[in-house]
Amino acid sequence: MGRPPCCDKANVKKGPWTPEEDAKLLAYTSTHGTGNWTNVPQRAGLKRCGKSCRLRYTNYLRPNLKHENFTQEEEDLIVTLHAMLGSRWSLIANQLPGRTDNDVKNYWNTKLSKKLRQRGIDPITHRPIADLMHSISALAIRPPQPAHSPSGGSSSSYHHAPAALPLIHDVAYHAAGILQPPPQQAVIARVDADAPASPAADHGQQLKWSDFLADEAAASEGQQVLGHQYHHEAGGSGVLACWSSSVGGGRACGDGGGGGDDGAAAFIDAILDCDKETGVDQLIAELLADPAYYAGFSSSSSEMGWGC
DNA sequence: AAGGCGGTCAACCGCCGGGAT
DNA sequence: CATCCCGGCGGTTGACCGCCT
Repeated sequence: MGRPPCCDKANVKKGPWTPEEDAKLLAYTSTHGTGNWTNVPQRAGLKRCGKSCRLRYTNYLRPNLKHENFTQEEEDLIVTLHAMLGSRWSLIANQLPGRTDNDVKNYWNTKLSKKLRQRGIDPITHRPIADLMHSISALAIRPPQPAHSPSGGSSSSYHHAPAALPLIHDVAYHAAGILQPPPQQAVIARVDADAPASPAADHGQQLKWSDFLADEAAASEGQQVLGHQYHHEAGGSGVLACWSSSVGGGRACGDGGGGGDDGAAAFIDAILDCDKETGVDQLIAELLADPAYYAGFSSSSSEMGWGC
């Protein structure tokens, strides 16, 4: 027995919203706020599903939304965050004031992913397509590797890519002279709710997204839990100092959202602050703009001692 | 001028997590 | 503890628009 529908679909209007409907919804939300969306259509006099009202409000009618084109800075930030977070559009949108997850998702799907492909980089893995093809062909002639899953399965939609194919972020951090090269590399590359978020995964001590959320309160008290974890794994570096100051310093989180969003925002803020303080954000921008990164990646990565 | 085509974006769908009961 | 229900999320769809032939 499935979940009952949230509204009577037979009596619910679908499709584009009319100005009259917008006006009704705005009038209602401005006086009553946005509490129970299920009741909003009825109370606002709309023949819409509550879900549709919520979507219309959050994506279009909500105050302080930006409707103009994305700036270069926003574009760079989306690419950087996507490289770290994958398609967690709501988290990415949280870092872009006035933008919705739908905005970011559409912009990525229609513009940014194509732009990356044109530059020869795979928009999913953020790795040069040439190297991916190389990896695929290598896999084709090798017996399958045993699954590397220390914690026994994960719902992650991301994959731990071969160490020889560093993410943009990896390259930038390494180029900044912050980190040691693999296999002991300690980079902030990609996080997931379940999957290990750091190379610490290979050493039995895993940093998880949920850990960050759980540790947030402790971190704000100056315990610098995350900093300790990273310090433990990487033996101290600029990154760690940055993590300690950003995370452990109890800085303000995001734009005032509540609950888990604070943890998410703090997590991303910490990464971005770290990037800024270390100049990695600039390096990422330069890498993205540099054709040599895409064309000659193999040689440059081998120069860095990562080998392929 | 008109039809085809691709790009854009608003909106929908289904799933999931978590709070309430 | 189990179930219900709501809000949120990401993937996908389809209408609309402008450009090209």
